[in-house]
Amino acid sequence: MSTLKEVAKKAEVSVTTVSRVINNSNKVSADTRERVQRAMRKLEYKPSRVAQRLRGSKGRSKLLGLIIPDIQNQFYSNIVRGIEDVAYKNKYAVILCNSDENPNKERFYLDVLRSESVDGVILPPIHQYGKVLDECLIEYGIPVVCVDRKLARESVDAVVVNNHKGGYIAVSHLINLGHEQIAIISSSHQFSSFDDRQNGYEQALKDNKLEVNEDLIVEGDPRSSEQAYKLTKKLLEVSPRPSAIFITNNLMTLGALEAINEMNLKIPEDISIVMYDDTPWATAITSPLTVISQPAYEMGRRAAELFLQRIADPGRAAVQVSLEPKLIVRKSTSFARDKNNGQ
Amino acid sequence: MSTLKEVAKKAEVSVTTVSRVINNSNKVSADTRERVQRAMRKLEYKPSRVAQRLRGSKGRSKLLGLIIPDIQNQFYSNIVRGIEDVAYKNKYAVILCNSDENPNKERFYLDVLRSESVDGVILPPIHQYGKVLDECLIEYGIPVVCVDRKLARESVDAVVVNNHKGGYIAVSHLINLGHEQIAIISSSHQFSSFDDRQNGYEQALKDNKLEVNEDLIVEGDPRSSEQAYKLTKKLLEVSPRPSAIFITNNLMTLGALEAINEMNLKIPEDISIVMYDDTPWATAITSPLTVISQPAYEMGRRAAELFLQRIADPGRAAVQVSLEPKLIVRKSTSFARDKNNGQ
DNA sequence: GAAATTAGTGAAAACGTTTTCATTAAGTCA
DNA sequence: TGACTTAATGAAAACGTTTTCACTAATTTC
Repeated sequence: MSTLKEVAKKAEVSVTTVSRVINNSNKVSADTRERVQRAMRKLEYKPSRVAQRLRGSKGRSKLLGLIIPDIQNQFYSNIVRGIEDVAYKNKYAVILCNSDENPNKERFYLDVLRSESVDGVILPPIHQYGKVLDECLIEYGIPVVCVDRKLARESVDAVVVNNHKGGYIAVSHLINLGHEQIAIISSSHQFSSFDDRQNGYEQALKDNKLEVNEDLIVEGDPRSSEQAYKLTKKLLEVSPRPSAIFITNNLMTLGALEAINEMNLKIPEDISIVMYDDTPWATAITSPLTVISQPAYEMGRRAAELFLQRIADPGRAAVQVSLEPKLIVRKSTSFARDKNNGQ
Repeated sequence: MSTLKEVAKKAEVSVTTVSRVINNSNKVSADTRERVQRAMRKLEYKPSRVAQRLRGSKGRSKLLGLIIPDIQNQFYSNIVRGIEDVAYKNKYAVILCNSDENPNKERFYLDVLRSESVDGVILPPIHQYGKVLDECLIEYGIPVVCVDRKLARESVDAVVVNNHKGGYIAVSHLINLGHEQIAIISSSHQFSSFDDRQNGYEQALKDNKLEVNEDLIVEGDPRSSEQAYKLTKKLLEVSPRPSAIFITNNLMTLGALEAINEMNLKIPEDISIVMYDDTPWATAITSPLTVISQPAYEMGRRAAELFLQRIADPGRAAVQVSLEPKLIVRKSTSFARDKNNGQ
């Protein structure tokens, strides 16, 4: 692996000059530049990004840290892809980490990323009130962009979808179809996104003078379809049985579908379903799912762009981007049965 | 961010000594070690992985490169997850790159990864005969582990599933059900995996004295469900219409399903389907899919372990691990109609 | 009891860059 | 013409580690 020194020797200039042509500083004459470039080509020289990162100043190491809950979740892999595409266009490499919603893992990776001198970190923060981001990154001047979830304070860049609205339109759709017993499979309030979706759910009920029934609100680990399976079984035993379920992410929906199938309930005849997230398989199942579609790829793209802007202008004010979710009506939701016919 | 120097000062020892306790060299007395560790804790010292990588010797930088065709493909995200879990346990960070099956992108990322001084690279090589891996990595002594696909030569570690067998059992299953007009949606021969699956397909036909009909063999971009959609339409217009299709990956299957739905054909009554890959949604669709299941996560795990072994013993002979695919019969395959009743 | 080994430590070089500072030559100003 | 800027270049320091080498004191070996 050839080095700057070797190139300098071959081109008969100093390493400083070679460095200058690499970073195309203007302070170098046309013909020395030419000579140096020829030498670089001859030696197949590629600068060491490691050395560049060690010596170079903040924000130029072309390395981006990315911590997500689980790459196996289609929703997150879409976000990742959006980020990665922008990164590639700007010659950034991406370090990917899976947090599994585990704060210890998140902490570990935050430390690693700092230690790797990344130019910045994009992540859906696990705790909206936590201070781990400050301790590990912000105090050291490392830019952070939140994606999908945001922090309680607004001093950190974030791009999210309007989760409150997402929950609201999902449930409004069900209410418009005549449903009154609407259950929700939600998740911990520590996640801003689930918190917001659930608030949207409750708001829609209230706005339509429907009672918020605690029995119909369950919370599970968003990464566990098994747990969603159990929670769904529990929900379906509530009397009177809910006529619709709003499930707040795709993974939990898989578990819910399993439970519903197992109990031989028909979608949408016996029970209507709205899933949060659109997925490739949502249209391929028995009753194609009515979903709240989130622009996941777009969200990733925007987050990466926010990051680049932050690098370009570290002083700019934090911005909160909110994208719009969209209701896509398919076949998993239908009019509520007349209550008298209900079992 | 505190440095070695600061720790050394605080602990009143040389930087050398501090370095030694970090890398727990045994050559340091119990009480100086204690003193140094206390200083590190006080200063919240975290070594710079960048500096470590620059100075340190090969294979200790705890950084692993990973190039995959597309993280949005469930199959690959499973592999990635397997790799990442092993990496995490061993305190490795992972740089993730999407090649999009584009050799230029692959090349770019290989250069980046070398430039980042990764300890090694795991990837499904795009070309089984290419020499880009040699030029970018192997010549520089950077370990490579192939996953999912392998190189033509066996001098590089690889972990794959037995794709020939996968194709063979898929088609044998169809033949056993009485199918004779069996189509395949395959992909370019440059990919060892698709090549092998197709060979398995042809072998199964031959072993059962069935003719290999070129009209029933189509090849598409494995990343494009749209293309698979078109190819499927074409296949379904062949006369006599094939009674079964073997689709060699999950993404292409989505396109195929769309085409089949659009033509109002019933699975499995009108056409039987076997998909390569098991996916979370395979069981959730109208007729749960009969699939060839690949141990993707396991494959990732094994690849990462192979990598670690290579780091531990750079001299060991290359190994080729072959995992077994499994036929999972569900509802998308059934007995072929009597030919006389066929259209 | 002298020689050889070992344990414990530190100074300085090295890794491959970028940055700072200095220097020279050439051009500009008035 | 002399003072001043500008363009082009290089020497050396710096980044934060690990590694090599050297040194001292203590221990072991014969």
